[in-house]
Amino acid sequence: MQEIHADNLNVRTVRNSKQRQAILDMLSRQQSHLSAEEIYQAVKVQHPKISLGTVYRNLEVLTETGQIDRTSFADGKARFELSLAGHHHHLVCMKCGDIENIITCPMAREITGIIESHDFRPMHHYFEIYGYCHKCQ
Amino acid sequence: MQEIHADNLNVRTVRNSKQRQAILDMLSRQQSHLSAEEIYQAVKVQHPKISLGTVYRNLEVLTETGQIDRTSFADGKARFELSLAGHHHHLVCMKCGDIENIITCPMAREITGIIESHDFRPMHHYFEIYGYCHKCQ
DNA sequence: ATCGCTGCAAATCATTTGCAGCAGC
DNA sequence: GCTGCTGCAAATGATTTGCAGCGAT
Repeated sequence: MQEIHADNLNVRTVRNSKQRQAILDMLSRQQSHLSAEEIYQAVKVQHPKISLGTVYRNLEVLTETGQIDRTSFADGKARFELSLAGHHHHLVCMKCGDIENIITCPMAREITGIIESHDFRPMHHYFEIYGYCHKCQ
Repeated sequence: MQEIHADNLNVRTVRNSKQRQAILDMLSRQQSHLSAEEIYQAVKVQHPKISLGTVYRNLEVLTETGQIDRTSFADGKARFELSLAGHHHHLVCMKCGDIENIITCPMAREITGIIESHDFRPMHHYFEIYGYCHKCQ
C-alpha cells in the first residue's frame, strides 16, 4: 500500500517521449499555424509509425503545459504554434488561408472596463480578423 | 427552351417553407445563442417530422441571406442568433456556458491602422471573451 | 411543370477514446 | 516495476450530402 502525500494527489507526472519531442521540434522549425493533421503528416516523415491519436494527445499535453498555443478558427479546425510568440492575435486570409500574427491586443482599458461593468471576469479571449492578405487582394 | 437573362444566371431563387419559417420564428422568441442541435430540438416540438439535416440547410440559407448570424465558439460548435442585434461580440461563461452580447467593438482606428499597415484588407472579425459571468464567479 | 426543399440515411471530418503492449523514470 | 505513452482501431460529435418524392411559385 502506497502512502498518500500531497505530492501524489491529482498530480500526473509528464514524461518525455520521442514522439512529443518530434512534434515540438517540428513546430519550432515551422513559422506557420498548423492543424493536427498537418502536424501529423510532417512528423510522419521522420516517425513513420506515429499515429494521429498520439499527435492529438501530445498536442493536448503541450497545450496544458503552456509550451504551445491552440486556436480555434472559423473553419472549425484548431491550429497550433509554439508559445514563444507570446500573446497575439491573427490575420487570416480568406483566399490562401495564410495566418499572420499581430501583437496588437484589443483588451485595452476601455474594453476591460466595459466587460467588468457586465459583472464578467475575463480569463482569456480570441480576436481573429478575416480578410485578404497582401498577395490576395 | 428557356431564354437566358442575367436574372437567371447563378441566381438561386429562395422559396419559403414552413420549416424555415419555424426556425426563424423560434429564434425570434429566443434570446440566447443556440446550436443547430438545440434549434432542432426546439423546432421539433411543433414540427415533429423535421430533420436535423433540414435545420442545417436552413441555417446556412438564413446565414447567407443575412437573417441570422453564425458564430464558431471554442468548443467547436457553431451557434446562431437573429441578426437584429447588429454587430456585436460575446462574453462566454466558462462554467455555465451562458453567452452575453456586448456591443463594444475593438475595431477602432488604432487597430484598423495596424492591420492595414500589414497590407491586409479586413472583411470581418471575431472577438470572444471567455471567463466567468456574475452568477459563476 | 419547374426546381427548391424535405425527410431519411449514409458519408465525411475533426477529434476522442479503449485497449494491450511498450518505454521512461 | 510502476504508470505514462504508443499504435491501432473503433467510437463520438458536428456537420454535410445523395436521393427520391413533395411542395411552392
